[in-house]
Amino acid sequence: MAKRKNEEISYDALKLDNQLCFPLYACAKEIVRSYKPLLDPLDLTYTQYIAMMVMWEQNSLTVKELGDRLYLDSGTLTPVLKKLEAKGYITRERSKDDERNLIVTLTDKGRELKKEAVKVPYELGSCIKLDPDEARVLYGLLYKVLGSMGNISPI
Amino acid sequence: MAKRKNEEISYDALKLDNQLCFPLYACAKEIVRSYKPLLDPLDLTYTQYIAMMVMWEQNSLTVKELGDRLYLDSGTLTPVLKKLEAKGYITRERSKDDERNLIVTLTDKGRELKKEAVKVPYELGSCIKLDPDEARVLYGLLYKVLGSMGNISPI
DNA sequence: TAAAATTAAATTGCGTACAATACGATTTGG
DNA sequence: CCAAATCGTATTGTACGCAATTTAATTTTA
Repeated sequence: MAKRKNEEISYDALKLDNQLCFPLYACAKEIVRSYKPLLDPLDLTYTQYIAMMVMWEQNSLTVKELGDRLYLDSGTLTPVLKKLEAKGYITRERSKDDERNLIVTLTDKGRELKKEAVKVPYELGSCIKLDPDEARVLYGLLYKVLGSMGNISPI
Repeated sequence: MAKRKNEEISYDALKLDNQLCFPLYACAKEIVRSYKPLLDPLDLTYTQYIAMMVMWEQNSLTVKELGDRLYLDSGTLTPVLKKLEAKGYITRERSKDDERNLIVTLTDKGRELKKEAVKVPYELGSCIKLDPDEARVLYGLLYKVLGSMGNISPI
């Protein structure tokens, strides 16, 4: 409660330890980093992995839909998807209905990969030292932040 | 409680919505993105900004120490610090004690920048729709995850 | 104390991220 | 029905982030 110099007080918000954003940023990097040894055997990067996760759920969708799901734009996804296509996990073809849409579809080889990948979440789970309750709270707060940001398009 | 096909059960962990890592990854990106309009007037990127935050606190330290603080290695920091040096906010010089160490030091111009930057945390605060309690809980959980990962050197 | 091991930065190369731009396809307003 | 606006994707340019390698300096060890 002791009042400190005005100078000090106004600058406290600029301390790294008082920022919520920094641990978020650092945490995300550490997580992606800890995925690497688990994904290397599958020859997937983290971005390719989350793209494949959506493909395993959806089987087929447009680049736009995939981008909305992953919070990524075409500038990021185009090279990622071209690599996944080169590996034979997906196909890329224009929609016949609307040629602006590029439809990404899972191949049989891509579906096969799912059997290898199913180990990954369990292996990573042991890297994060949170009990189930804490994980649930963290999950909820992250989605609350995500929901309140970005998509600011009411109408 | 109803038991589903074995196939379905074993693959649930591969769904994006069941992952803790994904909202963390997406959230960090969205936060960095929302910093951009606030940092553009200062001509700083997010990485340059968090580096300057450490400089404002420490005034002078080695690249190694800065990297430990920010969870970044020299491959990332070297070009960032060269840009900050080019802008005149810091100096870079080898330590006389141990020439392997590069010492980064805040300049007067760098110290001046702090006065402009102090607005940033407050402006961003209004972008994140969490009440103080939620923010505290999130902060605590993120640091718990950060602490449990990486630095695995108990010896 | 000289060789070996370790350390700190810098460099290189690859893979994202994202803003800005370009462009063809489609929709819409007059 | 056609020009203008919009839309979806690709491309370009800038900036990370990190593994791997290199270089120079210091410490350890035989």
